[in-house]
Amino acid sequence: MPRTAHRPSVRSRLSAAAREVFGWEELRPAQLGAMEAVMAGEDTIVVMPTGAGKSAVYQVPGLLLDGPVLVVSPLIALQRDQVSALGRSAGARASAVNSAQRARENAQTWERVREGALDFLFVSPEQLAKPDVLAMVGGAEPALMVVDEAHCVSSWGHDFRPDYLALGRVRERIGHPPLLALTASAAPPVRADILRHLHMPGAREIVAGFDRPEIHLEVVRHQDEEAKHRWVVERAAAEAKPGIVYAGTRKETERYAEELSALGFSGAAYHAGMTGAARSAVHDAFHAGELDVVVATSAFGMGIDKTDVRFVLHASVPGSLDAYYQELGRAGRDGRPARAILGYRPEDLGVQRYRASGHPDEAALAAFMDRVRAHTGPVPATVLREETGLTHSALTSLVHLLAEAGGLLLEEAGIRAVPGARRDTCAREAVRLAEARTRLERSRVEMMRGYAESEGCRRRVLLGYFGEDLPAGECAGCDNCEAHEREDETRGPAVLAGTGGHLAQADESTAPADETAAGPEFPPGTRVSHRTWGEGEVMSGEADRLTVLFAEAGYRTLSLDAVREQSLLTPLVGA
DNA sequence: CGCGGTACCGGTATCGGTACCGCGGTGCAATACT
Repeated sequence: MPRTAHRPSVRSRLSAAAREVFGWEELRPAQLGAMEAVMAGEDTIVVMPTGAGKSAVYQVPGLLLDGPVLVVSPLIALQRDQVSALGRSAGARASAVNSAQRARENAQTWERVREGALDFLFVSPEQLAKPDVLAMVGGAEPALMVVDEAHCVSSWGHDFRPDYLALGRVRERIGHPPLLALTASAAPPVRADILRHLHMPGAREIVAGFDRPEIHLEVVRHQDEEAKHRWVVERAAAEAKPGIVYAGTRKETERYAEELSALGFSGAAYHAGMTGAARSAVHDAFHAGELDVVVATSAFGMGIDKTDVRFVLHASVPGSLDAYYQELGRAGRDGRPARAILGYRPEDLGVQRYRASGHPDEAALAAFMDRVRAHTGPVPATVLREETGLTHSALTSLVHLLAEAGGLLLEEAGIRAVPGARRDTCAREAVRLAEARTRLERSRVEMMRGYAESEGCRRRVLLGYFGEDLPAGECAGCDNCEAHEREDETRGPAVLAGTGGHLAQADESTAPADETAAGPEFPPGTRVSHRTWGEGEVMSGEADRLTVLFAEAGYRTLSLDAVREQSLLTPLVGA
């Protein structure tokens, strides 16, 4: 029984648990603030860069809360890491349930759940789609539900792992515990998407700074594919090791890995087409410091906990700055200098645009409704896949759109048409949803292009995308700022001679024009309204242009002259 | 959208150009086999 004579504050109880159980002497303000919100039962989304101690935000409260913490985790490997990390600290009892474990092991975990002998339970969203799992979790009356790597809701839920979109409903069915969403990279529209699908409107948002000053940013533009290919190999060979090369396709990862190996480096390819054993071998060797370079698709990433990665080199552009930031963030976690280098060909945006617009048309949606109706009961997705020949993600996307449009129901036994739903109305509504999504995704590709083609400070563009304003002259290192500095050195005033390290400060008056923020009337964060694009928020500005994120139209870049001359934007007050 | 691979063609070499087609990324869980 707790003694009530002296009741310490939540804050000091958190600090004590952090110290006594995990050995953490000090919690950062953002961590502590997030933990207090969690303890107060508030729905919270925490966006903190890699290495800032996100997991602690649920681990510490988990020890103090009255009931187990349910942690939804996207990868089994990640679950394993978290369980064993918690296992190393005495007072924390953690376990996972998944398909990689023996049935007996899972049964034992459920037994512990029933006995109330577990503080942390790790599962995938797919587990929570099963009624028996849901019942057992609900019976345990979790004190907190955590969605780790919450950007997966937005990036995977729509067309790859639809069970991510059901997590909001899951929460309601397990006794509506407070919800905590954690991620390292989520721009405002991604955060909005996460909050919408997790049914947590008005959640507390705790966003720590995105800047990773230890990572130098650089883009190298190429004309033709072959020249870019040679450059990638040479550059990867020349950089300090270890490093990661991200390629656009599986085939490319293997080519690059072979070529690097031929040059005498220890390199390995990594992609989802490899066997589990081969993937683990690469993963382990990289962590053990036995590999100079891993050449990977986007499959390589989450769960990589290697601190001394010195470079992340992209052989082709990712589809968004969210993805890019996520991937480059794997460099320099030890805080020592590292490099993020992007090999850019405008043509490479093609495949990303293709992926961004891979949404079905009205005829396809209507035909799909008919196909589902042709079955009397619920149809398993596998059957529909055979009948239509669609890929997994095309089918998932179709089903999800029609479900959201009110035409289909997702049941455990399969997919069923909503009785009485009008096929054409649903198809039209689904098209509207699909088009909105395509617009947003395409605008994200355009922002990626904006970063690659920017002549201003890259850090400013990157941080601006996430809604953070980097004051002029505070870039910790990017190719464009260095190029401007060099220009200034050659033509700059002689006064600068001898100022040594104070160059940046002395240089303020001659700073490149596009380093200064856009007109004072539209600082980042300003809510604005546009005649055709509706309401939006200013994300960042350069000297001559302004980037605005519109709720409906996605990211748009506007010429500041046009904005001023034609009064394109009206500031909204009180927002 | 852009690429790489393949088929085909012209007109006669085992090739060079062109046109067209298919493909491209993420993981869970459960099932069917050794």
